[in-house]
Amino acid sequence: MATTAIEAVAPPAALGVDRLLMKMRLRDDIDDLEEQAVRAIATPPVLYPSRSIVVREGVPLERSALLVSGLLSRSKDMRDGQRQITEVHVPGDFADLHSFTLKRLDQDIVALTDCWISWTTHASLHAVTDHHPHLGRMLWLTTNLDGALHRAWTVSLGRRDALERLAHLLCELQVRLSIVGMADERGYHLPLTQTDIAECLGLTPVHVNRVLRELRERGLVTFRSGRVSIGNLAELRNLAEFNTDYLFLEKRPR
Amino acid sequence: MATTAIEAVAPPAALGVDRLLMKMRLRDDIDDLEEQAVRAIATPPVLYPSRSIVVREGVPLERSALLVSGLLSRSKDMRDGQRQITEVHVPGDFADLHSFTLKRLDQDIVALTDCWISWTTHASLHAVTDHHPHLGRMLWLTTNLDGALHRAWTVSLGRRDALERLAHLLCELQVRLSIVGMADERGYHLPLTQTDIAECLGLTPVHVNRVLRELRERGLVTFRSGRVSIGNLAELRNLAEFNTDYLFLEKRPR
DNA sequence: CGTACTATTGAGTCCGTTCAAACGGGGTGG
DNA sequence: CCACCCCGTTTGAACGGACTCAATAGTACG
Repeated sequence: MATTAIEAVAPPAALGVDRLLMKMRLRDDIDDLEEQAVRAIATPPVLYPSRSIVVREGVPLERSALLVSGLLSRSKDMRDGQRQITEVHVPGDFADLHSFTLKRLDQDIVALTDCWISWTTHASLHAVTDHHPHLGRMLWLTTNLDGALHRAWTVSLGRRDALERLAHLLCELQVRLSIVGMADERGYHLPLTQTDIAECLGLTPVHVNRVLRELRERGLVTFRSGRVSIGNLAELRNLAEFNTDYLFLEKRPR
Repeated sequence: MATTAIEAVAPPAALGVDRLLMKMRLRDDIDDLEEQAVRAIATPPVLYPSRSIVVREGVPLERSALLVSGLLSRSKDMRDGQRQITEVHVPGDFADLHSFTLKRLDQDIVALTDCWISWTTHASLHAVTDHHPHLGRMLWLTTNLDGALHRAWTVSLGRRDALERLAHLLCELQVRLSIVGMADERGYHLPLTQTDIAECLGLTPVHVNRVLRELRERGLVTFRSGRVSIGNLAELRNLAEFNTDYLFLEKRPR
């Protein structure tokens, strides 16, 4: 898959941090001094090819990955060869910020597409939490947003059927990509295979295909050649029982 | 269900913090000054009756719940009346510490049994993170441990069948209760209904009943009248493909 | 000693799987 | 330039795990 020429050239060093700041400022104010401190911790982006393992489960870590462009996943391989993806990361996400406190990962970080990643050392994060407590709490908040996503996925896998589950995933990505300016109400670029989607949803690729057809025939959404085209967002959200509350898109009180 | 006389009388005010410290010290050293700071933030336990909603989704919050005794759940109600539990909290757990950064919850906190809860104000947590950065990071770690649990549950719901899923849950609780001295290799007290278990596993109560029978007939584990009796822990773990890695039971490097 | 909840078991159904085959498009080498 | 191949997609047919519906048994409590 053509890596798209767009990503073949290194993105600006600041792009990842820009998007991270967009996400944080959606939830709270970040002053100039803090912005400066955040900008100081990111290093120039490095390219990881599609399907490569960026961080392997269990390995001792001293840095965290800020995704600048592309899509990353957290995924677990089972002994029988099955795989479950537990989160899809979009640009601006810290894919493994939790390793700052945990010092290793419980799951692999795998590139779903070619990815540019800006590494951040735990030493610099340590300094930030020491000298900028508020910024430290904002980073903490970031990992708690991941937790909220995890809970929403648990609910989907536990209580929604295949159609609703797929609809919910597509709704979630629409919102999360919109935050960083990579989606609108009409759709977004999503260079995943149906197998990737199946691994997110706890389904087989065959069934994902059938369910995609169902969504298409209902006029709700079409997924073809790496693009999600939304036909009826309101109905799609209704079908999925999708609500943005769990994404915490508002500024916090006080 | 008899609330057991043990819990009918208020537990010592320090019990919740004691158990929290046990959990934290498993992962890193806590010095005397820090211990003092932690002990200072907990208030005398309050009783919540079984099945009561301790914290409701969406409500603005200024405090977090430290569970002293009993079992709490995080759960989501669907519009069709179904419910999914996304985490079961054991004594010593901060059930909604993530609300310190998020300021509201995306899911309800519901008492599965009578529960004694010690409340902690966000103001005092704020002060702790300002004055004790290391302790702040330890609290952050605590919420990241919840994230790891969520990911493990997502994997279970996505890729394990009913038998494996149930086995995995029982293995997880065995370890987490052991940490706070409430379980051993032979079993533990677990005052849940089969419906509660079904809501954890994304199954129906009827099927949980059948699968419990299967586990019992295989001699792996018996669940009766609120007690889990483990017949063969090694085989149970093997069936569930259970591994304690995701629980981060070791001290962090450095 | 009735009432209400929980647990248990059976029979039939359905959603998603498995197995299998065909199709399509983009890249590569002869 | 075409033939081939690989990978992802699409469709069909049969199977099976978990559900639904329903009835009965057990247990705690007032």
